[in-house]
Amino acid sequence: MTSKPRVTMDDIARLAEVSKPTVSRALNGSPLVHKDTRERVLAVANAQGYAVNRNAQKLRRKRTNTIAVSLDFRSHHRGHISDPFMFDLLSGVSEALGDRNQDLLLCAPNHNDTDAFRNILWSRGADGFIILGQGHREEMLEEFAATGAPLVVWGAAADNAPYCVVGSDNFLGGQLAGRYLLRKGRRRLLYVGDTSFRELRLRFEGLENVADEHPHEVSVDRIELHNFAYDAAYAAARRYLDVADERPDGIFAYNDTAAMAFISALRAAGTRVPEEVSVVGYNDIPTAAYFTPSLTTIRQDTFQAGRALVAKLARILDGEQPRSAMIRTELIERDS
Amino acid sequence: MTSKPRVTMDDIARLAEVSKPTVSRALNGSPLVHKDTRERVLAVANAQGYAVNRNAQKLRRKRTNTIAVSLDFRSHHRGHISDPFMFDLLSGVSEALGDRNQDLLLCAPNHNDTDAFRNILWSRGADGFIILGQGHREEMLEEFAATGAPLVVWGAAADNAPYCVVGSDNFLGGQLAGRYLLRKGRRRLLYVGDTSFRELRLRFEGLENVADEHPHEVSVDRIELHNFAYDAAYAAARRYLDVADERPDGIFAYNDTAAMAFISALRAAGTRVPEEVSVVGYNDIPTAAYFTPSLTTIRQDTFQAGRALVAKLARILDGEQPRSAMIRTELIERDS
DNA sequence: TCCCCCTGTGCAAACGTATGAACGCTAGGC
DNA sequence: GCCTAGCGTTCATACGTTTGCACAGGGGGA
Repeated sequence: MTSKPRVTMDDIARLAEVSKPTVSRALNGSPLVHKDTRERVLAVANAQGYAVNRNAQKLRRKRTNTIAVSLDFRSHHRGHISDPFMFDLLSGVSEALGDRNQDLLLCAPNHNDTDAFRNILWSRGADGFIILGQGHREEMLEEFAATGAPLVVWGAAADNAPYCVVGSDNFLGGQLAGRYLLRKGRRRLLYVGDTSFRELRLRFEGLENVADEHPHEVSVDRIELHNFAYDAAYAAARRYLDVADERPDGIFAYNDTAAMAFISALRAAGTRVPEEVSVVGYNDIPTAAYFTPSLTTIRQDTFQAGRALVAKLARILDGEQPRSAMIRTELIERDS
Repeated sequence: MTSKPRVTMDDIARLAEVSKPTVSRALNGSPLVHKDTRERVLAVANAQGYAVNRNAQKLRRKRTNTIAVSLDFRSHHRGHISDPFMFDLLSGVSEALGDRNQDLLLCAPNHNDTDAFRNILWSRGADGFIILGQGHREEMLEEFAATGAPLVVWGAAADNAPYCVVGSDNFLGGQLAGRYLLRKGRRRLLYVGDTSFRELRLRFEGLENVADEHPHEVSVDRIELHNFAYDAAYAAARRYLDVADERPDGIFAYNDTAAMAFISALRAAGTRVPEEVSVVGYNDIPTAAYFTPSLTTIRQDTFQAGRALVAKLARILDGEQPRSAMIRTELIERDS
């Protein structure tokens, strides 16, 4: 199907009896064109249903007004994201970009090498990158950032991270969880999560930090979990509970999904929650409040996160070097 | 920050000692260029890290190789999607587009009028549209389709829908749920959902259809629910249970989130599930299997759905008029 | 009167690619 | 030796904008 020729700037110019550049300036609100002229041009453009050709525009301007957002679907099984948090984040970013009239190019890179990313930039597919989730791509991201690519990452900032990071205060999150558990009288703590991600390791370290304040009373164990899916967390929980010689009485999970899975496993093993064990999750996903028991968790402000990511990237594109930032992080105390 | 000039086709041509058109054809795999020439060109291009300027390409071919995907974040509160299903769907579409080397432009239209959509097409931002969720935009979509816009919609097909629809067999889904409830000995059925969406109304009609086979034994009531959020469903459930003179013993909810909310409300009201009431959800979201009790639900194959949407749209762009299609729909029987 | 400045407009080139048409060359048939 | 055909390449142009520069006209100061 060959598409019909659309109305172009030439047509508008002819109908408004001005030249092409004047049309361009009028549409872009240049102060150079006379008020009357501008109005005439706009009237004609509206009447003709004119829409500027973005590709010609991007070609000429060398700017795309488009931000590429990378979401690693692959780290989740069979393309299913089991943790809704990432999508909340995407939603926030989408909204923030919309407010700035920026387009959102959604990328789910097949190969986790720099090439795919670099290509998008070099081929002028987008002006910059928002990377949702560092995953295990830290070294790749550093390499990418080293090429001078404008990018912002959702995750946890390394001390010397060569790129701008926005994330929740994971260490504080861990502390909040730890203090809550201690307040509930819990002494044998367990962290459930993947400490190979910096972002998640910090949550563990926050928990550990609180426990260290009571060196002889409080112990901290941990389970490594390398899969975000509910199933995996449930299976790991069953395995752990079967083997553990001394069961934990306070659990801090790196996300709500894992927390809920653990609670289910505990109950299946005959343990009462929250009577015998307290559990804290992370993210405050929508279902957390309605799980039985309702889930105590650490909330990150997704909306603010999206705005922050977009704002930082905008500043980078303006040539600044904004500092990494932390998002408000708070404990939501519920029944678990 | 003015961006540095990148290596262009001219450079490659000069270095490979051929003309620009030959470079173009070599890169695009045209059979016109000699094997040796092609190899030389490719070698040079690789060595220089050349990446074609997509905007020039799109301008010249009048094709963008980009599909716009519309996701209505607005119909959910504060930008939070509470039902993970839509995002699973997005993930499926993303993957399918990736396989075809198509770019994905994510749109969250502010105004639900045709203009925003039309503008994307006319300004050559994308070749076609995938609309995830009809919502209440049916008349708008019809209007949009009437302009000849290439679009595919996830939802439910109207008899005379002027556009191609891919969706689950909602009527069958309702029937499956109904038969399950009857098999469990339930007789006072309740549908929980928003029947103002065609897609969701069909689920109700499927349930009703099964009930009608036993006119004097089985009753069907329904609650209108106009909000996808868990909170809203929970509140509606409490309200209903307070007022109802005769409580239902079989519930079919239009999505898993609402089903879980209803179960929570039932329990809070002292009703045992599944002993006294059976509940069926829809979508089989990841947490459904691990809810307590694990949720009986209707599963739609998200992966297949994504592929189908993309494939249909591709055919439309080739000038064909593919028929609407139904996705495999099955009952997943669990404890609830 | 001349000169300069200011406002608003037009001219022409550039952005980087794709493609129809023309062309040069070699091989083969008569 | 001429014509035709086919292969591989180049020429020239088009895609639809934006923008540096030149320029027309009018007003004001010297």
